Amino acid sequence: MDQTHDTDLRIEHSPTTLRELAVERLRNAIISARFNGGDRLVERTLCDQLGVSRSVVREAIRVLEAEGLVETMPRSGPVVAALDWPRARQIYDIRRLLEADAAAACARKADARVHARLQAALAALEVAVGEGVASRTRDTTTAFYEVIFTSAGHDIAWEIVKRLNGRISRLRALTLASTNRRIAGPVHMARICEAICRSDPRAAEQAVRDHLDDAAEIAHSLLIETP
Amino acid sequence: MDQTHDTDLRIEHSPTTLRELAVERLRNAIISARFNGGDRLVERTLCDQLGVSRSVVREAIRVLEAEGLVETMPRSGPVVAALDWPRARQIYDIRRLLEADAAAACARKADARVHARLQAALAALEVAVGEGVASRTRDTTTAFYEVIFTSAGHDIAWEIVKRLNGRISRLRALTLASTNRRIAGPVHMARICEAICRSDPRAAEQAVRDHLDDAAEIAHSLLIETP
DNA sequence: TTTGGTATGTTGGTATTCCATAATACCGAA
DNA sequence: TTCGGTATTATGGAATACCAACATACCAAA
Repeated sequence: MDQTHDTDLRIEHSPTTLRELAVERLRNAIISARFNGGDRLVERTLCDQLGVSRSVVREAIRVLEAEGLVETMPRSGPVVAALDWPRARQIYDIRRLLEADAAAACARKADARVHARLQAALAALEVAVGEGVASRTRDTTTAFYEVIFTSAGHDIAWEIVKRLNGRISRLRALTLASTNRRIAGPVHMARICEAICRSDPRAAEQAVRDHLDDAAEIAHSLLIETP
Repeated sequence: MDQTHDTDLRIEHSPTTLRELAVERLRNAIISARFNGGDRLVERTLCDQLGVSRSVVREAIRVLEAEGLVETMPRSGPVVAALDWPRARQIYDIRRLLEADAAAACARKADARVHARLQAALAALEVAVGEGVASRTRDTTTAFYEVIFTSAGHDIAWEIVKRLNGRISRLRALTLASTNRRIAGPVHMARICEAICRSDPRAAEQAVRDHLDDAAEIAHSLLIETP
């Protein structure tokens, strides 16, 4: 409410180019496991399903390709990227580095306003977990982390983490659904939130690491039997 | 030469689609500062310059957009992304995390073969620096890091770092050209290489951090006067 | 100088067409 | 029956032409 004076009355330019919509739809379809790893993405079929032209579909596929959700083999067209444990493991390792760093930075520089936002995000998350709707849980979890990253000034790291999350989101859907996770998840988040509000970077870092170790272990047990 | 048996006899599918060529050309044009930050990228003009159709150009732009090299405002078209110090700083911070981790992992698990490859890469880098050709220096530096990341099994982190490097490559061109850098760079690399060959993860980590602190400082001095 | 309107350029998006190739089906001869 | 070759189809890669919406610059009038 301070330096946003000019943007306040700015007309909300519908950020919805058709292509972005298509990207979003496709991304959700992959994340929600409606498409499975290895599935082919036939352009002309997607045109019908999405009701858009082929150029839009193709550009959307390029975007998803760059996000790592889709892989295109030279002559055989795009397929949904498969996820094995070695890759998932790497993703969790990278998240651990970036998120721990962001949480520490956040704990160091957050003020009361940030604390409030964080607690609000945590409350929303707990409600969503209570409801038991996977997509809501995912979104509120994302929102919680978004507060941490952006308030720490780690915009670019947040972009990266968002992208990585897309790639392991099918796992997340499963891990978030697992019963012990539904309890452990919010507890970990609460620890993170509390450490940040206490301005204790080391504790925040450690809480993030514990949380991710936990998530990675569940993912591991899920992936090790179904390669 | 161990688990690559099946890929060895695989036919090398020429990966040269027109679009990939276009992406490469445009990326190089941006990296080599032939296009400057804020420059508009008019589709039809690029069609003429590249000698390809609009669909190719547009898909190429989507890829570069996802790489963070260009930004597209809804109705006003793509522009070359500008780089300011806050962003560059974030990029260096992330690289510090990922590269230090990779170097440590590499030092932990590298065998004699990796050591040899690393030393070869270092030698090539020293030659390139001696020649003083910016692009050669860039490529050999990249090759050096590639050995570290891939031998550590950090493929995904390497993808991320490559992308980040694209975004700060214009700076790199300048930092690599600066005279004290031409001496300090290889010295740092040699320290990294030596620590890895000594299987000393902590030292490798520290050498990487020193190297990046140095690079970041040069970038800082370059960016602080020309926002 | 400000206001209002106009002209032009550019993007977002669509439709249509052609070509090259991979995969598949098919078919005849040994 | 099996092998080797051929026809067909499905699909991606690419080019082109077209339109509507919007942005920008410019120009004219008050």
